[in-house]
Amino acid sequence: MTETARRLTPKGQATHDRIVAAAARLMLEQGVARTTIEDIQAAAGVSPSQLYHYFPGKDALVTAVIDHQTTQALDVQQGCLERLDTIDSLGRWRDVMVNILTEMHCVGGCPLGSLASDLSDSDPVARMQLAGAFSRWQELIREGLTEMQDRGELAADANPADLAVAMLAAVQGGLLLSQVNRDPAPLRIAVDTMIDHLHVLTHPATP
Amino acid sequence: MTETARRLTPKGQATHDRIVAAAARLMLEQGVARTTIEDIQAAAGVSPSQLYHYFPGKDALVTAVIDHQTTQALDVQQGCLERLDTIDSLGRWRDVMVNILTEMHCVGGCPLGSLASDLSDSDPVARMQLAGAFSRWQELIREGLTEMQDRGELAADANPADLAVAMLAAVQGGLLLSQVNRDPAPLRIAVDTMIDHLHVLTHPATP
DNA sequence: GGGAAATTGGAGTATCAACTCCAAAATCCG
DNA sequence: CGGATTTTGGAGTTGATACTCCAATTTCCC
Repeated sequence: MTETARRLTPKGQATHDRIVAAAARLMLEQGVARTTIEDIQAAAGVSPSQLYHYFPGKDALVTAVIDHQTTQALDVQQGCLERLDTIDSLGRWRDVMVNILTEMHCVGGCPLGSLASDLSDSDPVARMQLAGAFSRWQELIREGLTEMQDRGELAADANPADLAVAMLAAVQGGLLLSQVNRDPAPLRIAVDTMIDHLHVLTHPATP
Repeated sequence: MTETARRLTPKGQATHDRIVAAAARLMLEQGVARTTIEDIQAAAGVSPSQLYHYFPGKDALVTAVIDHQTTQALDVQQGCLERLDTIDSLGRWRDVMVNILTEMHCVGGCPLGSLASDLSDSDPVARMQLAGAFSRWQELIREGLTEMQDRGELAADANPADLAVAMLAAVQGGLLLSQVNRDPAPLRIAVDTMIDHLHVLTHPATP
C-alpha cells in the first residue's frame, strides 16, 4: 500500500517474498499468535537479521501477510466472478472454492476469515485492513449479481447488495464448518443453498 | 464430561467456576494463545497455586472453556428453537442472536466459532470437541425445520438437513462479518436471507 | 575495477509466560 | 473438638520468544 520497496535488489525482493509466503502459510495453519518469528525463519530459510532487515517487527509482518492474502483471495474471486453470466457460472465459482479447500485437506479455512477471527479483537489496525478486504470481496459479488440482474438472470426485485452479504456469509460460515469437520461438504451445501435461493427467486414456478 | 469434581467444597466450586468464566471471557475477546495464565489469574482474582490446584495446565483450561461455551450456546439455541412453530419464530430466533451480538458491541463473534477458528488446526482434541458441539447445534436446527415441515410450514420437498447446514453457516459467516465490521447488520442480513429462502420455498407464488 | 549500498551470519539479551513448591490458613466430618 | 482434607499465598525456576548488534560478504552502479 505505502511506498515500500525503495531500493530492493532482485535477490532481496526474493528473500522478502519468501518470508511473507512462509509467514502467510504458518499463520494460516496455526494462527498468528502461535506462529513464532523463529518458525518463520526456519520455514523461509533466513537468519534473524535478514527478517528484521525487511520487517521492523512482527506487526509489520502481520500487515504484509494480510495484504498478501487479500491479493491472493481477491484475484481468485475476480477470475471467477468477472464472467458471471449465468447461474451455472456460480456453480463453477463454488467448485473452485471447494477444490481449493479440498487440496488443503480443509486445513486453515479461509485465509482472510481465519485472520479476521484471529485479529479482529486484538489488533484494531488489522481489523480495519480486513474489513476493507471483505468490503471489496462483497463488492465483487454484488457487481456480478447486478450484472446478472441487468441481464435478466436474476429477479428484478432482488437486492444484490443484501444477497452479496448473505453469499459471502455462506462462504465464510461454510468454510468454518468445513474446517472444524475436516469435510468440504458444509461449504458446498451452504453455497449451493444460496445459489438455489437466487435460482428460486428468479424462477418461482419451478415444477 | 469425565467425572470431575470429586471432592469440591462449595467455596472451591465457586473458585473453579470463577476461573472458567474468566478464561472463557478472555479467550473469546483476545483468542486462546494470547490469553495468558496470568491474565486469567488477575481476572478471576486467584493466585497461581489456586489455578493449578483446579486445572493441571492450560490445555485442561481450554477443554473446560469449550465445554462451558458449548453449554451456554446450546442452551440459548434450545430455548429459541424448541418452539419453532412458524416462520415468525425464526425471526425471533434471529433477534435473540442479533441482540446478544449488539450487547457485546460485536466483540468476540460466536463463542464457539471463534474457538473453532482458533483451535481447529492447532489442537486435534479441541477440534473434535468443537465438531461435536456444532453437530448438536446443527441437529437442533434440523429438528426444528423437520417439525415445521411436518406441520406444513415448510415445503415437503425441502431437505431439512442441508437447510440446517446452510442456516448454521449463515449464522457463523454473518457473525464473522459482523465482528470484523463492528456492525450487527451482516448477521441480520445473512440470517434473514436464509429465512426468506425457507419462506420462498414454501410459498413460491408470492405476489 | 572500485566504492557505496544492500544483504547476510550468528551470537547475545531482556522479557515474559507456564509451571513448581512449600507451607499456612480455612474447611469439612466424625 | 480435632485430625484430615481442601484451599490459598507468594516466591522462585525454566524455557521460550521477540528483538539487537556488529561485522562479514555480496551486489549494484559508475
